[in-house]
Amino acid sequence: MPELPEVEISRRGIAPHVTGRAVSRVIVRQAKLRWPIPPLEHLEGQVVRGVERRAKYLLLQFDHGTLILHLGMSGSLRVLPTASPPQRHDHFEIQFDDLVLRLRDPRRFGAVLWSTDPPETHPLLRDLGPEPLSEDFDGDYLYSQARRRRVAIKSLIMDGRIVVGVGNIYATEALFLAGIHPARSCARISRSRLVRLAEQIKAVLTAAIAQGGTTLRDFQREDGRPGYFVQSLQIYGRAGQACPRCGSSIKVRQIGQRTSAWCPRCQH
DNA sequence: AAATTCTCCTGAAGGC
DNA sequence: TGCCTTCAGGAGAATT
Repeated sequence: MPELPEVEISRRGIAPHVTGRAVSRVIVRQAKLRWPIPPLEHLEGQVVRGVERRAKYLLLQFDHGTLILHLGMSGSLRVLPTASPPQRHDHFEIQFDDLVLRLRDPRRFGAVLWSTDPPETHPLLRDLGPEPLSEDFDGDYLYSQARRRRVAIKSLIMDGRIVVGVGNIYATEALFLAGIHPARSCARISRSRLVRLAEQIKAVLTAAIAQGGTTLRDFQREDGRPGYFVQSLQIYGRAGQACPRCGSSIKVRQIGQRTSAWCPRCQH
């Protein structure tokens, strides 16, 4: 579930608690995430200089390198008192003098990596497209990318090389808001409609961040609260229900191996 | 059933 | 015809 809004909510939640603080201890309970968690004893005594985000990666900056975190499909970060007992699937934590930053990830698709090089040169981040909420991403850019590809528009906007952070939930919602069928070939959509799509991607991500993200099941904010944007979802997860705009029955099928819902009357 | 995305594989298509 | 590169799509990886 963590898409860009959930990762940004996590970043904003943990940054004030850990920035400027020195690590007292790092504990790895289960190193087998997507890739093995590397040895991190060298972090002890080091000060967190900042918490940044690139795509769905969280970047904890230290003087001698960057800790790269990814929440995968089911990960969440919490800030807790040091004495809090770990629970099932709490795989990794960074202890500070009076609190702990703890990663829980039942499905273990997340990642904890260390990079001494600038994070933007890391193989995982090197080939990523622009941030969707930046000025580098707009309708003209989307049009320039769409005209030279032959995939469904939904697959295009979920491709991190084109634009980062747009996962299944927000891609589904943005396409509904823009009135575009998710399976439409991306090269056969007008510039003006792609301008509208870029606008709606920005709008839905911004609204979701304002609501604390979307909690379907696993996602928690740093203090344990859920995100509330699930109440604002109009199409995602509503197959068979009435379209909120026209009342037609919402359809669903797989597009690019991902479940895709759309309104057959509002989206073309 | 499935929110993530890398890696590995196959096959098609384009450039020269 | 062949070689190389890019593009597209599928499977598998973990768990409740």
